[in-house]
Amino acid sequence: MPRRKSPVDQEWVETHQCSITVRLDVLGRVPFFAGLAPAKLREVNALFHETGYGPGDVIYRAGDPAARLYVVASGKVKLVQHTLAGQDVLLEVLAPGEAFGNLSTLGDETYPHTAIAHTALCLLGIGAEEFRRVVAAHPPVALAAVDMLAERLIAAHEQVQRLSAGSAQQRIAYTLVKLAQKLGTPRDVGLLIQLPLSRDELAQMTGTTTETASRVVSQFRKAGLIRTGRQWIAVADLAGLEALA
Amino acid sequence: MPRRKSPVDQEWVETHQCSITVRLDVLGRVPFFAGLAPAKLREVNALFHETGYGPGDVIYRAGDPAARLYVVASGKVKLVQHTLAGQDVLLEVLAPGEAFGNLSTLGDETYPHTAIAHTALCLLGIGAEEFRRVVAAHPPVALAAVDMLAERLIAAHEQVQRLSAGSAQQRIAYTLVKLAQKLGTPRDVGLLIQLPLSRDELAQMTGTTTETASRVVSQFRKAGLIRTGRQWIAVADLAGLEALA
DNA sequence: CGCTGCCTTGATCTTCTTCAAAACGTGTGG
DNA sequence: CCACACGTTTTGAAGAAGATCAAGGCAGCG
Repeated sequence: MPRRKSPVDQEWVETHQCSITVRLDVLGRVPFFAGLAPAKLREVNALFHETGYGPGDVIYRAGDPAARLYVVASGKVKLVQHTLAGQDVLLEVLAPGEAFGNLSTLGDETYPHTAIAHTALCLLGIGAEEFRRVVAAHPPVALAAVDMLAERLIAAHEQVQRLSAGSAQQRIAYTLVKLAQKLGTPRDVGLLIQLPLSRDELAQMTGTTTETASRVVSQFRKAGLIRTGRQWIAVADLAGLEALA
Repeated sequence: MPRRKSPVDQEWVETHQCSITVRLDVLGRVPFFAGLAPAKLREVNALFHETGYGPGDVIYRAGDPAARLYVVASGKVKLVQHTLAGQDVLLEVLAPGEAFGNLSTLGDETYPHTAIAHTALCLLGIGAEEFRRVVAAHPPVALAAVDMLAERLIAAHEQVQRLSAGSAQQRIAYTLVKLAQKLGTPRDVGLLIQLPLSRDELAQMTGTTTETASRVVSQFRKAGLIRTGRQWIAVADLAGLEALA
């Protein structure tokens, strides 16, 4: 029996397969299809195919032809952009119900970033062409897609602002707050961020180096704002962190 | 008669009003409505109202209720985000045919950024509610909106990557290349960026200070990559700049 | 028990910001 | 047409924030 110390839950330890009931449940929760009648939903569901991935698996690479749209059924996905200098920038972490891949309805494009399974994972995929037909046939789906993209654009602009104008400390505090709000679950140690999160990845999210991330995290820990361990962080004082960000 | 030295064209010097012919012409060129039949286009056109602005005028402020969607008919708009520390971050510069404001189809939200007339300007506006109806009635419009947002999101992610991983020099070179490609017109001095562009604004676009922007611009000028003056920059060696970015 | 990554901490160095002041270009009013 | 006044641009020097280089410590896992 493997001894696990990390408080972060391990998702889908044994199986990466999604049962059919999970599929309908997930699709129903996706903002895209929330407004659809059950019959329509079952129809749309038939167009999706499911795929399992292990932690670290590459779903697609930047530059690959953008053939599909994906919806996260379970697990977490990270979208990464590689620089010529070899360092990685972590753009987004996606939780179940969120979509990524080719949302554009035009053809012949390539993915602008790389998608990697952050945890064990189950994805629902649909071809870009089929998705285009779904959107054309169901106007509410298009509206939902617009809303989702508009929200992501606002978040990206927020990130641009933080990177332009904030200190490393502020960016890390802000990122931890956002992660805790999105993925946090209450534990005795505080709001535990349900994600294997190394100092290196935190650095990639905030535009700094591993060393700086480590220093700032240590500082926050000493100030009692967070609890930390190997690959995990829990937020003990959310208001305190927000004040710094 | 005021003598003008800047090589940048002055748009709409006298009138900020758009004639009705210009309106149809502009709406027809907007990706949103490009696929619409002329009759439908005239119908949609009737829902828009036009407004003129002078340079520096505020179109809306961050936090205002997000009531409208705007399309640039003539002139340039800049989207700005203010920080608590008082500095501004310039998120995007929009040219004729581009849309901004509330693209979301949900109600009761607020603008996440401030929109300012960068030059004299003519805008076409439509209420969020009316726009929602247009989108619901014309699926191609929704598809176009998705495409536009997807493209802007990719650009924003690119910006995040540059801010996270690049030097000030690289970011400024990249920004100048992008501006030249988007707004450049061939002149004897090279590709002139059709935009009153101060060092300060360039700094706000690239996440640095006025002084650093000035130093880098001077360096590029001495290297023969660009020509500069007060409030304007022309790119003389696009390939050279791209190599730096 | 020891190996492999991850995390931490220190010292040094580079980049960029900050503060300050001078030079310049542009449009204005004489 | 010229000189003045304003905002922009430039340049210098000092300082801070963070990157880089280097080494040691610790936890998890076989």
